[in-house]
Amino acid sequence: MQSRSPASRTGRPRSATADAAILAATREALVELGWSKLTLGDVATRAGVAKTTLYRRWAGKNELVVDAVAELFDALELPDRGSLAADIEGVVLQFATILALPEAKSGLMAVVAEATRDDALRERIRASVVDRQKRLVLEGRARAQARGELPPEPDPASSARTVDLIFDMVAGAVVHRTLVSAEPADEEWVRGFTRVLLHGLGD
Amino acid sequence: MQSRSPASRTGRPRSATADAAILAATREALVELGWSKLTLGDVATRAGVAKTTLYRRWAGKNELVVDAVAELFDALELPDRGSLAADIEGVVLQFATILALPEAKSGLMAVVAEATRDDALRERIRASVVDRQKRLVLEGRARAQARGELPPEPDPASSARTVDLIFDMVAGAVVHRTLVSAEPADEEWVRGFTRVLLHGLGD
DNA sequence: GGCTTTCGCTACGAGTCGTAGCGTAATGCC
DNA sequence: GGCATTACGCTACGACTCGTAGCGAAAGCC
Repeated sequence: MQSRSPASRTGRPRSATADAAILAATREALVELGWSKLTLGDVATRAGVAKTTLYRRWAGKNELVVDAVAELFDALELPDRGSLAADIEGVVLQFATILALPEAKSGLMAVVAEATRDDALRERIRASVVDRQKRLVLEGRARAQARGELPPEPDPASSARTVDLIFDMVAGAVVHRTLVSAEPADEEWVRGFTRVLLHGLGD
Repeated sequence: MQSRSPASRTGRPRSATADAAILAATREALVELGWSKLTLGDVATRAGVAKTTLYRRWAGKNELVVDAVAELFDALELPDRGSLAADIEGVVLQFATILALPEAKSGLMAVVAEATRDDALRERIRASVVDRQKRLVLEGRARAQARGELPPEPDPASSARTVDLIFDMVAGAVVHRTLVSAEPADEEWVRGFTRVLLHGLGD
């Protein structure tokens, strides 16, 4: 969330209810209006708060939408399904389900686009959205190595590179499938994707 | 480009010079201002044309930026490097080079985000940007099958699915690497990506 | 020359932005 | 309980952008 300086202990505290109402209203507006037609004044009205309250907490539309969308990814987890392939399929399906939500589709790509010219915004996205997924890649690999499905990584540097590569491939493919190709990343697609990811095109 | 009705053969023709100037000015403004701060009035001034001329040819910012960015992908081709791996590396590097341009980064993701709520816009992107890349996937696979590096596809339906899958994986990974991870998709990264794509994680 | 369409220019109402100012409400500290 | 401090709701504001309308002039085809 927004960083409130912990030194301030005096004065009226910020309403946590208002926070939740604003983020919910933002997602609602994303569904109904989309990114470009979403206005902060409208969000304030939907949330039942004053527009000035919004500007006290968020620097602008970008930061607000990142926080609103980030909450959607809280549900991500990696259930142990017994094999690397099954684990991958499970988590990719979860990711695809979240990304299929209209509020995620409209908002996420727009803030990513804005982040190309705003380092602070990109860092905010990384911290609140991306890292939560990258953790799943690390967990899944550790499990697979414990099962003997993947060889252990000797070199820590090359290990980090591999995680980044896998992450770009998984997240990138699902995002591209959902947003650009505009086709559902359903079970059939996820099975095919996992097969190529694990065994390559040559089979 | 924009569809001018071919029946209209009379009257003053539209200036092709103005078209080129507008698209160039759009890319210039994308570099300097980014998507959100780009205004059509500013583009018109840069291009040396009246704002009304812009609105006569494009419905709005979305369509204009799609056309401006699409021209960047005209340079894509698939040189024959002798092996499937080398072909993939070559074309992925080309794609990454284009996507690293600031005007492509700022503009492309923004219009993709807008396209989640605008079918016509998504179709415009598909026609002018995506299909040009998908053609390369088809060519590359045909070459690899001729060389015996890939098995021939018996079922046309499953063949089309595979092309779509490969395309989502390639384009998605490069886009995610460049825009979200904000790391360069350089030769080293492309080599690692190609290896996983061809042989899988289990090696 | 006449017809048609585009061009540059100006002007306009509508809408959004982000901020300032004010009085009030809610908390911690003494 | 009183005080300082901060958040809140509300209103109003100038600045900006949007997309369109109307005009006279320009450039092509018959």
